[in-house]
Amino acid sequence: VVSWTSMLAAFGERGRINDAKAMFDAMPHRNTVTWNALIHGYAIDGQYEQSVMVAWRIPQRDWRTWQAMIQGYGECGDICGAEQSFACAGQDKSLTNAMFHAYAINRHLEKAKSAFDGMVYKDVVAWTAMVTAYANEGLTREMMLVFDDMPEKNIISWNALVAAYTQNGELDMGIQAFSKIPLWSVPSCNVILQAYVERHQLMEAVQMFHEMPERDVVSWTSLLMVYAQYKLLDEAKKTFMLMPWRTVISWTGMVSAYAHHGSLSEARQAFDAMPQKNLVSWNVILEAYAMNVWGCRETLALFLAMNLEGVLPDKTSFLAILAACSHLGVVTEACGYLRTIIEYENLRPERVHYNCIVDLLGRTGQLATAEDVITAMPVPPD
RNA sequence: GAAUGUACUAAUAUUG
Repeated sequence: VVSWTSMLAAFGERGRINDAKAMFDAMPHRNTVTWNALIHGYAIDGQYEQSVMVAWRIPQRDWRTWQAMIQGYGECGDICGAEQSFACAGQDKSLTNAMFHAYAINRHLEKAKSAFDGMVYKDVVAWTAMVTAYANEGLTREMMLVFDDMPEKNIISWNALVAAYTQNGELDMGIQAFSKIPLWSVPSCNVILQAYVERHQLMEAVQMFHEMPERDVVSWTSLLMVYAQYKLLDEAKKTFMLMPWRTVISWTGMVSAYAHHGSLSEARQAFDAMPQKNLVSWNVILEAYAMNVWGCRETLALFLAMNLEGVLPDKTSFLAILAACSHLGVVTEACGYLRTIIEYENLRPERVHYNCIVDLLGRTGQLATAEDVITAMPVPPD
């Protein structure tokens, strides 16, 4: 069991969830560690719904199981589910960080704050998460106070501080904090590199990339993306080929670069060559085909393929689908897809989706129906 | 004595 589980975990960590699942199915015996490795694999791949669903089928759950479930619910935006899991686990102290993080990523800052304050012992993980939580809300002032109050700081806390500044438009403060770091890790440099990428500062980004002591797959992907921004497709391609190894994110970035600045066929070729695909990869290719009228039927076909692969669509997928229908001028199909959204537990049509429908109706000359939709839709129009 | 976990950095869409 141990060796099988090790293999399974190794696949899961590398995002090869299908291989991990195959291992799981082939195993003669499984224990809780095996199950935990599987649900963690789903989480790595971003399949949090699946992770949680499988978790409920585990015969014997331990605190790592509950932690994964709280995280899974948190990532799905299901705070009630997270709280429920937390309660089922008896509100174990080792789970307060997970619960706190679930609040934080769902922007329930008040609840996050009180969970944080309620912790009897706050470790460096909790402190760092609090820094990030404030930063994500743009509360730089509070973020600084928390950072100063931290009893002990490690490299990740420092990186969080630098990222907090750069992501709030304070590059100078970020660089200042960066220079105070005693010993840089690769992610420390990646934060600065990415800050340049987001600011469209090609020269600085490239320089940072070459000057940093070491580079990892994140650094390489950032470099790829800055070339893509500048429509330097050859440079992007070269970067992609020079990368020592690639993740599903690097691949998706390359597909996206082809889709935006190259050709649809190159994008498709790269997509088909991907060793693994996740939800974002599928969304990229759906959108790529939806950009032009002649690709829209392929968007719908790919959506079917995606379902057959067992990848659950999200609201972005459906936006691509409805945009495709809109370009094609097919009202009936669009309404069908709108109904499909409702069939998914975790999704409901949003204003952007209705906007597509209204756009479509308007374009096909059904103005009266369009007005009916606007008055009848469950979300207020803009 | 071996396998699973929480905080920082990289990929997708919505003023048509």
